[in-house]
Amino acid sequence: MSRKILVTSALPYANGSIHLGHLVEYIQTDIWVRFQKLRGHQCTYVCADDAHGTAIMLKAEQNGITPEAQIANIKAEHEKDFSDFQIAFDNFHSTHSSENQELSGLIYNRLVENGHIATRTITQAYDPEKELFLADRYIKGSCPKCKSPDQYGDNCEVCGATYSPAELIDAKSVISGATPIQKDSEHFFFTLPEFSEFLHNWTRAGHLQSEMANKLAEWLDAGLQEWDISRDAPYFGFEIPGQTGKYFYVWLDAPIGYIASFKNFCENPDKNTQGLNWEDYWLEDGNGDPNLNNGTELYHFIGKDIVNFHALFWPAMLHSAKFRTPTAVNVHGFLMVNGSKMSKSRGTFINARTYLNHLKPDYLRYYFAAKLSNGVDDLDLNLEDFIQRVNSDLVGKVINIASRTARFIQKSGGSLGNTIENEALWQQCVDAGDTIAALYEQREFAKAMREIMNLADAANEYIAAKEPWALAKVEGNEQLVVDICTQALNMFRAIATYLKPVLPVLVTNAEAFLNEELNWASDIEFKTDHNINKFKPLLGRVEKDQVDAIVEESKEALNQSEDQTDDTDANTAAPDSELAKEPLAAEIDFNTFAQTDLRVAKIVKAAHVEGADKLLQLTLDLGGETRNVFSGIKSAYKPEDLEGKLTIMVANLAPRKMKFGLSEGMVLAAGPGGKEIYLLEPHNGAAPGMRVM
RNA sequence: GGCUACGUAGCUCAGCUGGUUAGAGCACAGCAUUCAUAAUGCUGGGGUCGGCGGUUCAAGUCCGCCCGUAGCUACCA
Repeated sequence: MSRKILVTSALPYANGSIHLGHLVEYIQTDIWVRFQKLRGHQCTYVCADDAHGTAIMLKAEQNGITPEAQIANIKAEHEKDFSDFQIAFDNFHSTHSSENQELSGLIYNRLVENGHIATRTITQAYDPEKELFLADRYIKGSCPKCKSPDQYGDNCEVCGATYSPAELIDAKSVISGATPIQKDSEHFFFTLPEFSEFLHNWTRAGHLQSEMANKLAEWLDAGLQEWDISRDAPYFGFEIPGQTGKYFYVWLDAPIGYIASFKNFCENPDKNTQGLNWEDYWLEDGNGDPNLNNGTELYHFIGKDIVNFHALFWPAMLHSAKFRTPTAVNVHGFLMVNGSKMSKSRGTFINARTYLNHLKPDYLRYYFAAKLSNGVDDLDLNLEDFIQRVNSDLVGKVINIASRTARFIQKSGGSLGNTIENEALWQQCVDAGDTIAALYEQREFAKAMREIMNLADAANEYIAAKEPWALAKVEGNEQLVVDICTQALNMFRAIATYLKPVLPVLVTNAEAFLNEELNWASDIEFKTDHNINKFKPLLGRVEKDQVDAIVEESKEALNQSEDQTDDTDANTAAPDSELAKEPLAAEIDFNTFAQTDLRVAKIVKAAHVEGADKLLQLTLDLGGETRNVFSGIKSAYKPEDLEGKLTIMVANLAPRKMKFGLSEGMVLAAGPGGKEIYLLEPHNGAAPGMRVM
């Protein structure tokens, strides 16, 4: 029975390039969609660029173009990247579209009618120069508690204090450098708490992986807050119907972009839509089974960072507006490279285009497939493992089956034989199809790949045992050799069919060789008396040089680009060049600097502090005077490693009373914290008490 | 600090509701083979399943604590 399925991937933000982190999701989704189509289901895959928000407005301004031009450029780039990675969207649209504006208005109006929109005046930081309300992350200043400079508007990364942006000392707008003022504004809120019970049930009704349901239970147990869905002008987005100068927050219209993209597809006369009607998939049919609304299924694939938007706000909105809720929200983990977060400085923050400059998409598609489960664990792209795995599985095992038998068929005229040499072995291949299909359906791609590789192993074992090359040397064995190779090539056909969702390019080449289109709508049939074409290598091996080149190019790209943090981006590791994380402070003159008295100090004693998690107590010798300093470096240093060493301290810092005593100065160290704290140490010859200038 | 996960052979990972000597692939070693893109087949070495306690006839598998990693989130559970 043919199913009617609509599938989405998270919308990439129209502010930066697609990278390998994004691709985990698009490849995962694409494989699932291709699988459904191959099995004969009516499956539609839509996506769009997420085009709204302050970040895009600012980016456009920075590039000296309109936001519309900005998002058009990025959309073209995204579409090319996806297409080259064989991500086969049926439609790729934009949230900045007429359909989306119309649908956002429709849904919003229904929320209003149902009494689910509240208005409230809030006070917010405002950039008077730029005439712009400032989100917390666009404000920086010194922490009101510990005085650490360059802290964002919501909390201090140094001491962990939380505060409102108004409390920051010497706050500055990150955008203009102006001092923010406080300004009132009326905002619109979605009354999420009214959906607590609905969401409590919904998150436990099988629409989510259990880990995610647990995660969301935190929000639910904490008590949901009303969700601020409006932003003041200037903002790049949709103006709220009936209001002036009020815009929908980007996350309000972003998921509606799923509907908009699908509607745009259904109503496009140039596309083969097979009579699809967007309302069947989205409007509640009133039959009480939201999983099978009008006989249609709806799946969202997303990263774990945006699960609250998709599994709390989104179903609540849909529910209120009398739209259907998703059949399932499928959540995946983040991409790690070589065991760590993607890093620009290590060259492991790899853009899609950089990869494509050196390698074909099939390798990465296979590697991701070989590691993806239906869980939310992070996925590690180990570059060594990548090379070995792909070469061994695809070239060594799978393609090798065809490569080592095709020639014998060619020699005997190019046609497959007409008998099944080993019925039991063939049946094993056919039966495995059901198992593999079930695994694809459950998104257990890694397990599916293992099953498929088991078949490839069986085929190679079979060939090795039969030794057709030896038989071929003896008169009278011609038919047997053809039968053996026919068996092997049929196994290759089955394997290629099972791999078709993962490896579109490779399997297209294999189809050309096999002279047929591989189909998996039902059990695979044994092919006999069929002409095949001359075998040509279907896929080259991955060379280490190519992978090295990708890493090198990614390092170079670091120097040219400086991406801003995304607003709604699905699956990223943060950009992490040191300067990006910690931009340079405002310029100061010499006198200002000279007020800071830095001295060489000898650590005569270092000790743990009873009851403190992060602090070490240091006794510093300044060449005559000793100081007691508490320093938050316990996570990185052992006391015994410090004693006797020289370091640099701020000697004229006002003493500070701490929970454990008085701290008379501070030692200088670099790094983000945790294990990564690096204490400064002068070169040999420096003596305690010397001034540092 | 809290929460949610995770920590199994050199690497990447399986191990469902606890049950005989803990598995796979890659890597490594030896042998075989030469049809094949230095591919394939056979054999083998290698793990006190993060640590410490506990429950049980029996624990990688359940419970507690600790250590480490990731993400989320905060003086509020």
